[in-house]
Amino acid sequence: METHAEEDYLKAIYSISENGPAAVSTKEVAEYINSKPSSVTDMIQRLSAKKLVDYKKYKGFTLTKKGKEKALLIIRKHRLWELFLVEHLNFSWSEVHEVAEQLEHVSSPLLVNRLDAFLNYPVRDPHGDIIPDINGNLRDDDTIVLTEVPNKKTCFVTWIKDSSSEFLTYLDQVNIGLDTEIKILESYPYDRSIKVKIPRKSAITLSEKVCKNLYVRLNEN
Amino acid sequence: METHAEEDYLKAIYSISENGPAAVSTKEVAEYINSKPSSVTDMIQRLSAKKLVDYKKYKGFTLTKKGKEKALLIIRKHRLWELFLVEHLNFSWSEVHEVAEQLEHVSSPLLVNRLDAFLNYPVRDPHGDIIPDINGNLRDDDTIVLTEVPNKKTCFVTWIKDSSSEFLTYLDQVNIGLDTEIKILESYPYDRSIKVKIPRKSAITLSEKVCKNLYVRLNEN
DNA sequence: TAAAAATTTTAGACAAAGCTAAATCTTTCA
DNA sequence: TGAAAGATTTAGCTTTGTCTAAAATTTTTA
Ligand SMILES: [Mn+2]
Ligand SMILES: [Mn+2]
Ligand SMILES: [Mn+2]
Ligand SMILES: [Mn+2]
Repeated sequence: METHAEEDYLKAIYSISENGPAAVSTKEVAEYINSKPSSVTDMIQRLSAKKLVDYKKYKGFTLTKKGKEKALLIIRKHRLWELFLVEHLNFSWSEVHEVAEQLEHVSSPLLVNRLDAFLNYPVRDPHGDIIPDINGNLRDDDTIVLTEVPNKKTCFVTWIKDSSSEFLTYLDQVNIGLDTEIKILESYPYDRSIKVKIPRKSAITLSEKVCKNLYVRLNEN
Repeated sequence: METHAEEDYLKAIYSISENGPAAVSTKEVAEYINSKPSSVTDMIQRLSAKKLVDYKKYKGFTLTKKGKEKALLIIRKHRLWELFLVEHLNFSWSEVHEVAEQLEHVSSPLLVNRLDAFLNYPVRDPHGDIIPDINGNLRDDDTIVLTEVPNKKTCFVTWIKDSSSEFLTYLDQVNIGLDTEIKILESYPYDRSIKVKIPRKSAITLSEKVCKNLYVRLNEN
């Protein structure tokens, strides 16, 4: 369990790290978080003791694997809440950040994952940022749910959301796996099922339930 | 702005006060909040300095008007979040409290009131507790929205939810105000409007929109 | 390459919130 | 009514997180 402040530091270090591969400096974090370098040093030493950052005096610091995971799960919460505020509570684009900055610290895995489900497992927040998944993985920029692929387009499976053995068995039966090429032949609005073609197989129909659990990358061109 | 801990103390004092009119004791709060009497004394002195409680050494304490208002607004948040979790995130009755205990500390009047609207201005939380309104007033136990009054029953207006001048003007035009007696004559499921009678006036029809903004107490007997 | 500038760390304070142990006040009851 | 018991407060300490000022280190630059 991390405190509110620790979580904000982890997030700050993560965000600053995205600018490049260099170690993060005390000064950068102080500016980012609106505090003083001496306060940052203090906190970094605590995070280092908890093995959340690698730190060498005067040499800057980086997140450990554990630290990065924690940062991504906080970012996940932040972005899910932002989307909730915009989609369901009529917040505007610009009003959400401040509130999400607080909501992200509410600690309850059940809550986060229920919220994710309620929002229908979104991939991007209202600012277009990718929402890390339940394991803290950043899904690819261009990964979308199969239901969003337009007719006649071809795409490749990048992520299988439902990892139950039932679903994986089903996918085996219809010859779909990671990286499988899928072409949308026709869609049936009535039950939101779609007819698709997989190379060297005959056409099959996928139910809405199946489509919602398949994430894909569109074939470029 | 109060801290997380201060808010929990205010809530605890409020809840304990509901048991009776006596001043609250250090020991009671310590037990309620799961801490020690010495910690409570410490906090009570801080709350006293902030004029949120009236305190005389060794004599117990009570919430000031300001303290009570703050307590009720936190309770409002707590109960609205509980209802949200149960109604929209499939939490059970028993899972909500712990999470609401955290969510209640998120500070954003906009958020609370949007959540209230999203939930359709509920009067009770999943545990049947009354949700204080936007001003921290506890609506009467027996106050219900006009749409819920059965046919042929008589009731009295106890709360006017929409306080816009447009609505108040409308109410003037149809001779409805606080405490007005309203008898339901007939309801039209088609558009959810109802025909009602106000003493010494001719019958009028109220639209669903109007009914949803009028809260009433049923005439007993 | 050595002094100046910039950055980082340490030292020392402070506020919030908790604790234990000791002191003080109130209540009970013999 | 005056101990004893019980409740409350104070004193002193701890942790988290912040700050300023001073010391230490690194980087820049002349
Ligand atoms: Mn935050
Ligand atoms: Mn965002
Ligand atoms: Mn709480
Ligand atoms: Mn409740």
